[in-house]
Amino acid sequence: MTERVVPPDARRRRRPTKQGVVLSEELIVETALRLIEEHGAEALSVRRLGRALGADPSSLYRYFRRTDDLMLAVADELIGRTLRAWRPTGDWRADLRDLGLSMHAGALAHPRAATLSAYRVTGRVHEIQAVETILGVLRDGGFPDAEAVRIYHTFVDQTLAFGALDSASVALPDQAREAEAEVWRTTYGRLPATTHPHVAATAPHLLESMRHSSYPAALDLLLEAAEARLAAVRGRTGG
Amino acid sequence: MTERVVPPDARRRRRPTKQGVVLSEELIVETALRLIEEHGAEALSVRRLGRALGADPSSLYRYFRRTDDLMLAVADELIGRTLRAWRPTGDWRADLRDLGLSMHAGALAHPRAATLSAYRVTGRVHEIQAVETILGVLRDGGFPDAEAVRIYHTFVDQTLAFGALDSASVALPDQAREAEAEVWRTTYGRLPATTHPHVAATAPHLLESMRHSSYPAALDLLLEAAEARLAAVRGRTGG
DNA sequence: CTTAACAGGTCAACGGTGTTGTCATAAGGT
DNA sequence: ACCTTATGACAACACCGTTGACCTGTTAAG
Repeated sequence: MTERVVPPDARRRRRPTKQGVVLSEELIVETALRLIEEHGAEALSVRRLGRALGADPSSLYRYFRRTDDLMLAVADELIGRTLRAWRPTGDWRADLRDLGLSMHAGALAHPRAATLSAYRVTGRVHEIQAVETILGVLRDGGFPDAEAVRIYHTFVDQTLAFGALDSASVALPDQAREAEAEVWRTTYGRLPATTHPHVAATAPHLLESMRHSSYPAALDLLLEAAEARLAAVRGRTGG
Repeated sequence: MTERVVPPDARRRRRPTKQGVVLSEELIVETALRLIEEHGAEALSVRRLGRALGADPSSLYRYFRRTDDLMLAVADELIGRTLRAWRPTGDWRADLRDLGLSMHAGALAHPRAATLSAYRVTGRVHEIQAVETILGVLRDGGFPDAEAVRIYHTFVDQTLAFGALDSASVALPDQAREAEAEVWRTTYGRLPATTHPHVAATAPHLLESMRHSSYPAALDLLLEAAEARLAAVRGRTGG
């Protein structure tokens, strides 16, 4: 039986498509990202990707067994790009804040990939590099191993979770997204104080707050609490 | 022009389908939830839902203009179910912790449905009730309006985001979930200290931590930081 | 009661989607 | 120069959401 997908190293024959394009895992991932960036997340389908590449859709299955695997590869490439653009300063709190915001922004830019990759472990090179980097920031910042791992875990999961959540909103059809804004304005903005006193009292704040992602706030709360714990640990060990 | 969707109150003629079922908004939502719980979120499509109901798929468009509207109705029903099981005590921190953990547990109990509802604003009764309730807990706890809204927003989003994230893991096919565990054990558990010193140094903690959800930790960090801010506010106003 | 209006169920079709079995051919090792 | 076979192409399958046209039972008015 011929294996459908051959690992990249084992690929020898580089047969061009009818339109003269030489396919590769890299080219496919790059083109997928370009498609997403140019025409939105919903523009990415196997068939469109094939068309954009100048290849039959079914050819892609020689490189990725399922669409899922393609998305994981896209996700890992995203992690890589985010990491490459990041410039650590040596201040753990500032560095983590910067990295978190970058990852979140990256997720929003590629909603479908973010949604898929949030709950998957790719085990690919860039992901591994990210784990090593973040753990390094925390341990170099003075966190003991157990605490460093705990903060790492919540930091990463929170970033991925918010990334996926906010991505999902972004990926909504325009019509639905406008409907949501309308709901906040008309429904929540007009609840009477008699039946819903708390919403009525805070309505202006509420409408303003709901226009943005709460990820930055969540990130700051996390970093604040982490710093408090670091101070506690240092106090105990007499640092 | 005949309106495609008639509001529930205006419905008079209850004509049964060919297979003898009398449709209604309620029946459709209930059946959708049943389908999701039994066969997963991806099993919910207009056509399958029609089949499960014993009706032509196009009939559903007499009740919901788009699939989206149906999803919102499903989401609100879920919020209602979760909220009904919660018992507040009057201590804001304990109550929020309890509510957060309940919502998270509820999400895990209905993984496929949770994934659907996490990122939508329904503007329906149960959701409104939830907003009012949580804001009440915070304001009664002493938070000024702006701060209450900020904490509310991060609390809700964090809970929904982690609920969706952890649900997605739970909903993975067994094969895929085992593969992920394998990646942690073999790939991350065996990285050499020469190339990945931080991962190698913390590997035991890492493998242990990754077995559980980080939501409780994230929630505690959030509540801790919130309490610190409340104390700061009270100090300023001389409470 | 009869009857006419029309809400609401049905049918068929459109243009999309992911995926797979089969075939053909050019690349590359021998 | 030949043979193997990797890899691209094709066609088909089973889905999907949505819509316009049609049909029919229910119901309210006369």
